Amino acid sequence: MIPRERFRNLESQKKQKILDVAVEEFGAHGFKEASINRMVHKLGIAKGSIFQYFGSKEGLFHLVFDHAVELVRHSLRRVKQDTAEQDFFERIRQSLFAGIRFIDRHPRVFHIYLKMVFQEDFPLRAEFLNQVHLFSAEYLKPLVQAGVERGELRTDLDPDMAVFFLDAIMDRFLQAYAVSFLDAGAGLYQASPESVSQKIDEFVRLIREGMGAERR
Amino acid sequence: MIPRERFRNLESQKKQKILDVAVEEFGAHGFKEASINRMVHKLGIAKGSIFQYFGSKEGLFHLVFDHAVELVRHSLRRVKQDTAEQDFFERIRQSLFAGIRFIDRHPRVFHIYLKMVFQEDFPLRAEFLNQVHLFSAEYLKPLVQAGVERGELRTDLDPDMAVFFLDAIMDRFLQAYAVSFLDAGAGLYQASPESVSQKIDEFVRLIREGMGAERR
Amino acid sequence: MIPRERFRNLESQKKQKILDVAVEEFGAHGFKEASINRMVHKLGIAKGSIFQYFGSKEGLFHLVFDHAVELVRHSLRRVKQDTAEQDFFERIRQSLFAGIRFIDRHPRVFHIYLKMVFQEDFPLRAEFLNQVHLFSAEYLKPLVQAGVERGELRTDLDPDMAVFFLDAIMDRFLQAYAVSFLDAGAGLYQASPESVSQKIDEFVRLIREGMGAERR
Amino acid sequence: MIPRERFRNLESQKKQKILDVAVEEFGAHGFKEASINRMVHKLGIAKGSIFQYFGSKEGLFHLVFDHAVELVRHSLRRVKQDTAEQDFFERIRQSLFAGIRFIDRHPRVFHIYLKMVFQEDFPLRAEFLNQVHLFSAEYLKPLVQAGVERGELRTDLDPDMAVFFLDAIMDRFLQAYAVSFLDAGAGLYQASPESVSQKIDEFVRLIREGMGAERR
DNA sequence: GATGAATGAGTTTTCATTCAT
DNA sequence: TATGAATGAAAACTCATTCAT
Repeated sequence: MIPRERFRNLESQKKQKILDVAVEEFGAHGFKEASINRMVHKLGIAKGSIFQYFGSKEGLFHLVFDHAVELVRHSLRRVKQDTAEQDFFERIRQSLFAGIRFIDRHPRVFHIYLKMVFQEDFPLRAEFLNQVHLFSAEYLKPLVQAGVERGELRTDLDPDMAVFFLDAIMDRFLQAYAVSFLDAGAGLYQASPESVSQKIDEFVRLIREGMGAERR
Repeated sequence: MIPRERFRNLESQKKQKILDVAVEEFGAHGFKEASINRMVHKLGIAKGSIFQYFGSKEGLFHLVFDHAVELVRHSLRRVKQDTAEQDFFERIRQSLFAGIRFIDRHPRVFHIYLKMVFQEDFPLRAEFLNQVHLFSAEYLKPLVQAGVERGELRTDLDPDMAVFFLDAIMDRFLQAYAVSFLDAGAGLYQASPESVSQKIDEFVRLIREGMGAERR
Repeated sequence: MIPRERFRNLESQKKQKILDVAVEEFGAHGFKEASINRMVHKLGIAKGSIFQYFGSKEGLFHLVFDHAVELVRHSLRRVKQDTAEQDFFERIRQSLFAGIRFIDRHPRVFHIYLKMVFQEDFPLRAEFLNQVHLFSAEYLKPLVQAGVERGELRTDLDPDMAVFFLDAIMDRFLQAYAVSFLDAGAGLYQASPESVSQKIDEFVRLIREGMGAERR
Repeated sequence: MIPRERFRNLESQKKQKILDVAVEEFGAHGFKEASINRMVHKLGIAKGSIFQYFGSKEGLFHLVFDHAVELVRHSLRRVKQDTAEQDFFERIRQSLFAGIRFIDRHPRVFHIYLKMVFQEDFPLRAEFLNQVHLFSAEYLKPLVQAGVERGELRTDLDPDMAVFFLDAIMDRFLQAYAVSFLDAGAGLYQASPESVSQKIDEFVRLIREGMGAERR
């Protein structure tokens, strides 16, 4: 029983619907609390079918996981291409905007990301953390290196430290946005969508002042 | 009938063990997935006893929650007193150290904090988010204001923005530390305990350069 | 999701057995004390199945309730048709016989009726009492009115009082029969099945002497 | 451990309170649903004490049962004495009034009576039904016999049948009153307290016309 | 391929009863 | 004598998984 073999042969529309419902469910409830009962009820298909397609609940989560990774990879590739010619700070700015757009378009996917970071009992969590780790190495490090080479960043900057710092505050910025977005009205950290653009600019300014090469 | 009345009368050692096991369980699994079965098995007591002490699963969680709030409050009060005479950047540095110490001493408590931020179905979550929100207002804002008044911070700094920024990167720094600490060996973000002191110094330097008043 | 949808698709024999066991259990123990554990044990099926079929304990009781209401309705319709041409006292006599036959055929169903009248915590109890109330209005009142019109009953009789009186003693007669029948051997009120026919005749004679139009 | 030995030694006030709370609880919930937890909470005493006094839940119920039997016995003895000189129909009338007064004064006790008749799993139920049975023999039969001897009742009346009939409608009358009284507002059978006196008179009239010796 | 009936271990919670203090 | 901590069986209900049709 090769996993997902049966699923692959389904018609496209049905596959999409199953994926949507699964993302919604895992995003809303995490892995263990996600209910296959609810999903098949929403989908209007038999519970047995899910097990025909994916073998297990974990098999279904694999689908969601791969989909999410693909979305992130695509988004990063895109922003990397689009900003290839721009300076370091603009690239950071664009990366943050891309993150915001990603959350707006795929809030449930980002929600799964948050759940996976802080919950131990997710399947694939180890692999997932690895992938996230590579983000720093594969995405941010070249940015920093290019920034140093082009003279946009201070030369005495430890690149690894800078990567860690950038990763931390960028991730945290998106977390704050997502939480305030998902908990509509909670107003956590006042990160309301309206002021996002302004906040990003301020963020980038602080980064520039902290890391930038030119004197104030 | 009064919640925890029965619990209060237990002998100290037993109370401590119950608290420990509960912190461990809620920290590892969140609220809904935490299993009272597992807890009483670990404790070697009867299932009914938990309900004698706390009335419900939620009642047990209240104990954990109050304990955590008390720990945090105590830690903050302490660091505030100890650094009253020092300059802004040193106070930030000491705050980060206090956070690191807190995680080292109460890693499971910090874990519950992370879970509560990113999991919707916790009891007391609204109250909890409120408390966290007050951290910015009550703890960081006076720090920033004093920094501006003493001429340690740039005068053109928007205090609320600075508070948000500080809160974000400090919180994120601690998150990164906690995750790498709890997922021992995962080495996420290379935030290994050894290099923590060095990382904190670098962090503070960046903050100083971004926000500080004096010219480089 | 639709209640009882799953149940409806079962094979007839199984459905009947479940209904029988449920009537037995609710009749013997009332609603709250009825045990699904006992039922599934008697039935030799898994506990989960009951919840697949009915969603909840209350859902299972709905089945029993609807079944009982249907039986009563059927029985009343039948006796009304069969006695349309007869005089008032014969109609009362036939109604009592129909009641006795009902108890003989469905003693457990009648037992549930008794429980619902005297136990407050039944689901559907309000609706049920309404249905019972309608019995007086819809069944007995036309009988009395026809009796008065045909000159079989005293003209100075308050119809509502007469209905109340008839309802009370007929109901009580059946209660006494049912209790002595169910508590086989208890001999309560000496209402042994053998002498029932004689008792009914005596009952009707008393009613005739109390309410009848003709002089003794 | 002689049952109730310990209870007997308590101070009178405490004993009364325990009895009151127990009557209330068993009357409201029946035997199995009655909760010793709730009772001790209301009483403000330790749960263990109940078991010291009565040995078991059933032992506690014995107290309630004996109390109820005593109340009924007292009430009947009273009305028997008070009406010794009056005619049959007045004695029946007074008996019904006594029943109504009993329900008004001890609604919970009457409630336990109703529960015991229609619920199989009461302790002492067999003995209880026996006691109820004796009510017909010991209370009503002498009344009927005296009525026949005094020429107030028809001479062709079978005394046992008359006793059964009287017992049935008197009991049913009180049931209807109790149910409408307990289900305040349900209006079952329109037996509202206001019209009780009028209803009793009508009842007695019907009995007189059915059983009485004199011609209309 | 799809279905959905069946399963049984899991969940939280209640409660009468016991017994050491 | 009174206490109340401890117990464990029982309750209703959920759900991933299996499998015959």
